[in-house]
Amino acid sequence: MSAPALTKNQALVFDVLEKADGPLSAYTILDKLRDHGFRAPLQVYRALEKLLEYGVVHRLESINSFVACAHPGENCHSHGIVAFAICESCGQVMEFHDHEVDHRLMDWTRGKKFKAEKTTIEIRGLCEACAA
Amino acid sequence: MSAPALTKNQALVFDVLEKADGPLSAYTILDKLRDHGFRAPLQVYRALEKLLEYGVVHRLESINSFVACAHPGENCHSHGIVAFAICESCGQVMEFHDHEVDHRLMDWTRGKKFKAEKTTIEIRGLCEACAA
DNA sequence: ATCGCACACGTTATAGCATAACGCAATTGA
DNA sequence: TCAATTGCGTTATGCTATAACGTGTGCGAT
Repeated sequence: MSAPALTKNQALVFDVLEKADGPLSAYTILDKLRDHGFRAPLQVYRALEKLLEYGVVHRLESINSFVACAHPGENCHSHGIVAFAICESCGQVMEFHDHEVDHRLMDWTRGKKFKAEKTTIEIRGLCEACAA
Repeated sequence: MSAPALTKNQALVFDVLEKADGPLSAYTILDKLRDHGFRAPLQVYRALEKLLEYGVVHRLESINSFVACAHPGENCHSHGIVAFAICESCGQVMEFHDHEVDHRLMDWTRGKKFKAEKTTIEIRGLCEACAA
């Protein structure tokens, strides 16, 4: 599932996300790409779908937004569960991984015979700078 | 922040959620309450806002739905972070708490001086029955 | 008492997020 | 060559959530 060469649209969307300093909504991405010929939401969503699949972009469920993976080049899917801390003031997102958390959640799912497909961990709050 | 007496609308919304055997979207709740005089989404969202505040209802960010707390009577806010396992086939939701996970996440936020306000943990997949 | 305030409520309108369904073009591999 | 796959563009639609305005009710302070 490592990323193949990106198509034009996928590259444009990824580029916008990578250059942004925070998560963007699909419609914000659309607006930023109108000059490049984007006209409809589906063009964005279709590109995002692939980028998510390739593991180079993450979706932040709690704010309906998307962010480029913090580990360019690596395959993020191999790092275990991805967790995010999202500053509700400045919008900055920190991405991290904690294997102990992974283990605890996996222990729970094993105990319940629950087949986990996709796990979301998102901490919303204030980053150090904004909490001051 | 324990729950005061619920207003009429809040009680109606809570009742629908409690009797449901899975999470419901705000609009599904609205449809179930049309016979009781509900006409507009805001009536549902305003009630939900209070019920979330009182800790008797949870919001599932990854599926834009709401579910009654699994601990009737208790104040769920005092149990630490709430985690959910959501079956994508039958819709059933299991709610659980893991203090070790809480600790690990709190350690991380402390290290980053991040002031956590609200943490989401949602595992989507297949429950034992549906995975068979 | 009545004024001001807080709160719940009702309504209309609108904003924001996401996908269905159709058709076309390019690529690939049997 | 033909069928299957994939990406793309467009239109339309559906789902989720909130803004803005006004009404009524209860309640404490003056």
